[in-house]
Amino acid sequence: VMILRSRFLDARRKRRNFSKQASEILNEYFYSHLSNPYPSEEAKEELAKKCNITVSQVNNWFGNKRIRYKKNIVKAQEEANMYAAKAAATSGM
Amino acid sequence: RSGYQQRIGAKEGATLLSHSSRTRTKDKYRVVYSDHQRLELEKEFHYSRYITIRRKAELAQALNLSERQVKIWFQNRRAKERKHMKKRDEIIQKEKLDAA
DNA sequence: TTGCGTCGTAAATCATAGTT
DNA sequence: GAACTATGATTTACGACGCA
Repeated sequence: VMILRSRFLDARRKRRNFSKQASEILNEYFYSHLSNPYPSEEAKEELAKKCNITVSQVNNWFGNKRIRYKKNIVKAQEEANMYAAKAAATSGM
Repeated sequence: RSGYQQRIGAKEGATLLSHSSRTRTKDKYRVVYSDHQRLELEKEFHYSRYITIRRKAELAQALNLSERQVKIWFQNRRAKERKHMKKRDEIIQKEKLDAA
């Protein structure tokens, strides 16, 4: 019944990437607040307005950005550690 | 109620990286519910947005979920509804472009 | 004190757009 | 155009705090 209703209405997931300009604004905010990349409700509303997207989309963007930024750092660090250990072992021989 | 005190003042990187100690006693960070579980929960929600103690126990039993999971599912479902409402009238207010 | 409510979020996952 | 990657949205599960 409503079984395919989710699959069909979930087509809200039709998305378009944000404009290059909007991404620029969001990234500028994110990287200039790296120590605490959690915009206040007011800041979110302002960003939404400037980017011409909804506040929910701003929330989604920051949520995704924070976790992906963190994942990249962790991944790069693990890779660095792996090669550092490998180099240490090699020079030790 | 904006921003968590615990994060304020954290050093760069530390903010994002420190929260790794999140408890999560579950084996998996989160499980994906089956279509059947979702459908039944959705049916119950359609009947009433707030589940009773009794129905919660019955549903949890029937769907093989804990009562906590059912409770949280309803909380999340209501949050989703509020989010959609907010988004809807945010878009309506955006039709203020009549000025332009 | 218990217990469920909301709010804001992390992390995983999903679905599709963009790239190679 | 199939495979792969990037990205926006949705789904579980909490921590923090509120209120009865």
